[in-house]
Amino acid sequence: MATIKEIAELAGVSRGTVDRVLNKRGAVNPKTEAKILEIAKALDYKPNRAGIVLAAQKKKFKFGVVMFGIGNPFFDDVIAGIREKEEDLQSYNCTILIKRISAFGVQDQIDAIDELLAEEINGLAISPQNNPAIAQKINELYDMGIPTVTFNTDITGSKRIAYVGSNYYRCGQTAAGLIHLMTSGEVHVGIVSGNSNVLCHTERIAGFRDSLKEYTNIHESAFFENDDDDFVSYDKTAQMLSEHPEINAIFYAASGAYGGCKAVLAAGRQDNMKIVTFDKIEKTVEMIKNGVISASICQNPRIQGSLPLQLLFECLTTGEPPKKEYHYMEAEIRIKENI
Amino acid sequence: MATIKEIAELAGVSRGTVDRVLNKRGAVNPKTEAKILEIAKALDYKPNRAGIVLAAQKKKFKFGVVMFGIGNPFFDDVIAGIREKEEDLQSYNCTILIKRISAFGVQDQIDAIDELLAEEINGLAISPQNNPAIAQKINELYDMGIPTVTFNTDITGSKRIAYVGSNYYRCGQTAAGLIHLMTSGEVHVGIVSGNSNVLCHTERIAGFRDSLKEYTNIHESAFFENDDDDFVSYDKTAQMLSEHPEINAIFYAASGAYGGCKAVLAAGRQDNMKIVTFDKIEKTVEMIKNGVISASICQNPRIQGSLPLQLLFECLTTGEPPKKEYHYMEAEIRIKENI
DNA sequence: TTGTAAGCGTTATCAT
DNA sequence: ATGATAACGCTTACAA
Repeated sequence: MATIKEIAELAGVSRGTVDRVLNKRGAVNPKTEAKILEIAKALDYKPNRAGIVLAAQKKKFKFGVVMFGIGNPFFDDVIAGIREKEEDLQSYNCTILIKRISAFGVQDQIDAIDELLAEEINGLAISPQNNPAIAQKINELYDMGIPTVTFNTDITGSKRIAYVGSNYYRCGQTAAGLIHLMTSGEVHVGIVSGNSNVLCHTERIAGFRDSLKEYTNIHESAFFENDDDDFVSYDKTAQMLSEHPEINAIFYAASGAYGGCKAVLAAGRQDNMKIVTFDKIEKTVEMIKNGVISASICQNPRIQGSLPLQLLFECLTTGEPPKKEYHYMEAEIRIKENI
Repeated sequence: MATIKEIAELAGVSRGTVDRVLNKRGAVNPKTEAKILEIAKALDYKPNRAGIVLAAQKKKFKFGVVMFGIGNPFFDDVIAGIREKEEDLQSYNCTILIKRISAFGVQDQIDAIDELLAEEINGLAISPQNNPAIAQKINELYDMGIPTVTFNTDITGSKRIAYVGSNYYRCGQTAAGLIHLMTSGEVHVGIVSGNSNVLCHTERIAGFRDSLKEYTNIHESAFFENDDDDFVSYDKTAQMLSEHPEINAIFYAASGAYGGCKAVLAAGRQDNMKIVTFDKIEKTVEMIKNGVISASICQNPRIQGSLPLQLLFECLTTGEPPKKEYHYMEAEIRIKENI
């Protein structure tokens, strides 16, 4: 494997000049530049990652993380992924600061970013509100040379360098496919969303509904929103079940599946009911193990926590943005036996 | 983050002495040793990975890979994972040599290992026959300081430092769970194996049968071996279907699912049949898309290719064996919508 | 038993 | 426009 030193010797110049050419810093005589590029190509030069990283860590990178979802156990697993990567990046002299905010307000997120900025972060990982003010903030950071990676949910119209998270539409389709496979004859499904303003819920439902078109025996009987709350979910599920005795499948596109399951059990409808949910939280595992929930579609929360930091690290050390913009998690189907 | 240099300064000794203590090379005065260890602990010293790797790559590591399965498309994806990691490790001055052998003979594997040894490899990744002669060979390498990682199938009684691959038993259980979810009433299932001597087939079937005990409505109607051959699989599936009109589910624990599906189609039995298979090969994808196969359980072939090399690299650079011995792939359930 | 110094490949500063 | 040199953190051969 060729090194800068070797190229320099072959070209009869110094390492500095080769570096200038290869990394486009400073001006170089066009003739020597051409010569160097030619040699580099001939030797199939690829920068040595260990060397780059070692040289880069004089800078002691500091990364900021902004996420909502205090009280949402899904995000605890995301945090676990962040901690894991934090441990890893420690040995490269990196530090990580986490701002976890409870409120869903846009201003709270902007304040959190500003606090991180005051700490002089070099990169940002954020699970953003899809809001123009936040997009603008991300663009400001970008212009300051601070890259941003979004995770879990994306934001439109910003210069974030990558997104790490679910393909919600495809997950919705997968849920429809599962209900198709698990049923026969006429199927009447109830769809439960959290909130119509939350993009990931609406995307899941869009995918679900689009896939249902292929399965003409499956009909949508009812739809409601539960505000991601188990108690609301219980009440509204109970109401739905009594109003719709024909329902034999439920699709929970948001949180609150546990409350819903309790209502199904209370109504004694569990034996003729196929329930599909999302994510692997404690209560969901319980309901899968006892057979009330048939399957849950998971989205790898740990990687959603760790990969954004890895991408930021690579971007800052190499100076290159990630090759892939969208890093989608697999739609992982979990049932009792592989949960 | 503390460095060896800092510790040396604080302890009033040279970097060499600190290195000797921290990496247990050479003798050191017990008093200074204690002092150094104390300081290292107080500063929570963790070696800098970039530094280690950079220093290690004077050695230009060479890794050997031995695998069977020429003509088995599953292993093409494993190769893809190997190539991916090869590209990655190139920038650390590593080389990779692949020996892919068609025969299943033990001697062929030993010959392949010897050829790699002649090339002076520093580490071995192998998908081994579970045979004492090969275990002994692996132990010989171990004693020469050459670590081995097994992948796809494991071997008993050897000093291989890690295994990367499926938990076949659990995958079999998952298949049983799927058939349970996709059916109702009385279920009569046919089980198809490849060869009774292949551990991964028998393990899958053991997991499947054990899980069936929980589902008393599911009964095993028939069992046969197809030698992993699509034509044998076609004929024997056809025979099974005609002898067992009650069969409404088939579990293919080995290759040959495509031939079997063709027989199901030829018999016109596809509408009342749930078929579960393994792996994602082209023919399987075709049969999932047209609805003949309901689900296939996949085992992440790319990671089975890349992770063993990564583990060898880390082991050789740090001098430490992997923290985890068993690296199990998830049992990934694939259906039409998430294939 | 301990210290010194060179080297891994890259980057950055300073001098020419 | 180009070269020389030090630095990142670790390993190792050699010297004391």
